[in-house]
This record gives sequence, C-alpha cells and structure tokens, in this order.
Amino acid sequence: MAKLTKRSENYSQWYNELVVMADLAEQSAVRGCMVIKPYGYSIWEKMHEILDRMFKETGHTNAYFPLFIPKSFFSREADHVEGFAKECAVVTHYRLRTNADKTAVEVDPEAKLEEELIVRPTSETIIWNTYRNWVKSYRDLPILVNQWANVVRWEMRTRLFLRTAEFLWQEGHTAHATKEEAMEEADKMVHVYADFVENYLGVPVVIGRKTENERFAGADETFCIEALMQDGKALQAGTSHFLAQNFAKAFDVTFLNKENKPEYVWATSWGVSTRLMGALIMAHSDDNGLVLPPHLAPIQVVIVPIYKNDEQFAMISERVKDLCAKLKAAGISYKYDDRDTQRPGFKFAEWEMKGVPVRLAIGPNDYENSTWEVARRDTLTKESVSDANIVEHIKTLLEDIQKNIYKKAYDFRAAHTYKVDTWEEFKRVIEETPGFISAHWDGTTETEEKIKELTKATIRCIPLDAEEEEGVCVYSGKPSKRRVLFAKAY
RNA sequence: CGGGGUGUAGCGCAGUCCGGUUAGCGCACCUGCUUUGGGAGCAGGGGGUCGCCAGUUCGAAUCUGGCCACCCCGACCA
Repeated sequence: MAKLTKRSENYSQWYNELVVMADLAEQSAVRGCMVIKPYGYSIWEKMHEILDRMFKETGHTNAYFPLFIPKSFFSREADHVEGFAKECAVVTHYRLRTNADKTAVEVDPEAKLEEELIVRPTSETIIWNTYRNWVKSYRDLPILVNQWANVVRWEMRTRLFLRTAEFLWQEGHTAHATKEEAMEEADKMVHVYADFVENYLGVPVVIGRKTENERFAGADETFCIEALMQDGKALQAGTSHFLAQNFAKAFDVTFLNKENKPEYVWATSWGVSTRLMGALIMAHSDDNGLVLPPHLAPIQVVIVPIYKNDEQFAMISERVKDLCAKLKAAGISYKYDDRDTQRPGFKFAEWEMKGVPVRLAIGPNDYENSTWEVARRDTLTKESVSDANIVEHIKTLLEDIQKNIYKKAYDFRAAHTYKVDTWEEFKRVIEETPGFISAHWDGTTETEEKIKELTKATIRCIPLDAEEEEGVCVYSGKPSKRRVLFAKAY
C-alpha cells in the first residue's frame, strides 16, 4: 500500500487519498457519483441506525415517497424552484431501442413523456402534494414522518462524500397545526443532530440560525449545526428548516381547526446526509489514516495474531477465541484478523488506515505471559495489559478514546475561533490562520455578500447562544447587537 | 459554463517533440522457497483494441482532423 499524503503538504489531496485508501468509497463510472464501499457503508449504517433510533425516540416514523417528481410540482413554490432549478436531473423518455445497425441502444424518440419527471433533489414538493390528502382536520396533526432516501443534485464539482451528484440522506417532513409547534419541532431536531454529531461522531458543533441569504429555498428560518475541520474550514453538518405555511399554501394543504375554520398547515423539514462521513473523516483523522470514534466504529477492536508456525497459530487462536466470546458478551464489536496471507506489520498499517480505535496483538511472548499488547489509534500509543482484566480495560479505553477524540476536536476549535473587531484583523485571520471568526455584522445581505466577495468567508450561522452585545459591524461600522460566526466553508 | 490539463496493463507513470525491433518501468496480481513482534526478500510468471473515429505513410502510441471522457482551478452548492 502506498503512503498517504501528509495533511500539512496538501490537505485536500490527503482527504481524497484517505477516503480511497481507508476503503470507504471510490469514484464510479458515473460522473460525480461515488461507490460507497462495504467498510464505508458500514459506518454510514451505524449513523443510520443511531439516528433512526433517535428519530423514533422523538416520535417520528419512517415512510417512503417516489424518486420522481412531476416537473409541474416544482413551479408551485417560487423560492424553492429558484433554489434547485439549476441542479436537477430530468427524465424525458421511458424507453430505449437498438439503433439502425444494431450496434448500440438509443433513446426512443417515440417514448417521450407527456410531463418530464425530476429526480428528487429533495422531497418537499412530492410530500406536501401527498399531505394534502392526509390532512383534513386538526385531529390528523401532527404528521411526524422521516424518509431515508437518495437524492440527486447535479453539482458542477464533486468530491467523495462532501459533494456528490447523488447522495444518501434522511429527510424529515413534519406538519403541524400551529406555528409554535412547528418552530419547536425545527428547534428540537437541530438539537437532535447536535447531540448525535457531538456524542457519536465526536465532533463539536455550533448550533445556530442561517442568515436570510443562506436559508434553505422555501424556508422562513433555517437552523444548522456547523463544525470546524482541521484545515480551518467550516462544514455544515445538518440543517432543520421552519417552512412556515409556504408549502401548505403552494400545495393547498389545509385543515379545519376546532372552530371549524380552515387553516394552512405549518411545516418543517430537516436532514443530514452522507456528507457527515466527510465531517467524520476531516475532523479526526491523521497522517496515518482514518481515526474513528468508538461510538461509531463498525469494528471497535481488531486482534492481530503473531506467530511463526501452525502450532503457535493454533495456540494463540484458542486464546483469542476466549477473548472474542468475552468481548461479544460485553457488547464490544471486534474482528480477529486471522488472515495468513498478510504479515503483522501490514495488518497494523492497514487497520490504522481504517481507523479501528483499539488494536490488540498477541504473540508467543504475550501468550507465555498471559498479556495483550494494546494499541490505541487516537494517540498511537501501546501498552501491555494482563489477560485477567483485559475486557474491563478495553471498555474503559473505548470510552477514554471517545472522550479524547472529542476533546481534541474541541480544543482545536477553541484554538481556531477568533473574536475579531476590525476589518484588517478579519482579513488577516482569514488569510493566515483560518477558523471561525466571531464578529459583529450589521444584519444586511449587502454587507454579507461584500464580505464573501472580498474574503470568501460566509456567515456560517448566528449562534443560538449568542449574547446580546452592543458593537459595530466589522465591515460597515454600522451598529450590531450580537456577534455572528464567519468562516470559509465546504 | 469560463480557464488549464490528462487519456498507454487494476493503479501511478515513461515513451509522443524528431514515425521504424517483440510498447517499457514501479506498485498491485499469480507460483515457489525463505520469512512473520511495524507496510518482507529472492527467483520465476501472467496481463495492453496505446480514449474513439477517420486521414497521411511502406510503416502510427508517435503526424493531421474530428469526437468523447475524466481531472484540477473559478462561478453554484447538503
């Protein structure tokens, strides 16, 4: 296996190589679309499984809506079309035929669709069109539905996990009788995301509101969680939208309230995608490869045997089998790497590349002494641990690693978050020491766009916990009541 | 969609300028032996419509024309 490019040499190249070398994903034959490989998919499955549980604990159920959306649905909500029109894949025909000399297939011009179908870039329209029939009375509300699906956005430039033409995600779409309830739902879900990303991915996030300019197309309010990557760029890790009555009005979804008066339904939508994989990778990994937080690692412990002959291998395997039974009982996921086609050094490097949190090695010496060599991925340190309390040790160690990974990311973010009060300093920080910039802003889209044009930094969010504080806009000098968070973003 | 670049074995490349043996190298792969506590060594071996189509020529990976695909940088974006 080749060597990974160092982060300090070329961060972007490091990321691209890591994704491939850790066996997470690869480019497919289709432009902009990736193949998620089994190891990468097993991490996504963990995310799916945990999030799904959290959604259900907060009262949601899963459903499934069509991949295709009639073109006309898109014209219903003006802002929504505006936001997605430029990146839609369109189905125009439904049949192929072999060409004249039978050497290839071509689109059958006879088989043109009456109305083109759009491959969903998001499902608000098809779902709200459906909800019209589901909602008649206040008794039908709320609707708390989530969908796990793939969506397509025809991006100009793509990168594995961070931005692909097709990606996997979940999208929650809820319907409520009152504005307050919908707002509460949007707020609740952004906190569910924050909880998930911080406690499982081990990535600290800032919870905030988007500026009007950065809002989801069709939303009256967009909440988000923003994370900081190791190169000082921000990554939006999840969003939750308060859609007001925009889609209800566009699709004529009304209900009769207790006073027998018709009212439009209030909506939210919220989603996270396979982009979280990108966040996970970029937040923790190092020059040796992926670093996975134990709460999300498909394999928490890998065991590598070291032996010179079949007899030793058989002996050691017995000891490993005993341990595996104990690990299983303790609810720890493990893999015994008993391949005799690879040597130990190769396996060490490979499992490091794949980010397995804990590696055990056992050779004739350990067998003799009833010990295990325990190596942790996050710190790359090794120690010898007695067989007598190995399971307890691993249990504690996994929790330690989870905490340590989070702390490392938290400290990194703290060290790369700057309170800035002058324009000169703003420009210098963006150029020289990228990270989050906490600064005053006059609240206008004009200033926001000017700053973006000059520095490429955008307002990531207005943090929910931003304190009231009199100040002046870092660019325009006009008065401001609170600081917002700027950064260059993915 | 603008600018730049690249297509030669699974991957990474040399060869192309200046046409001429059987198209070569590294990694990966296969076989054997020795190895195995941090990415093994030696020996042998397999694998190619040189992106596609046409043209020039005795002869094209190499020259000419057309086409296609992909990558990188911008604008757009979860």
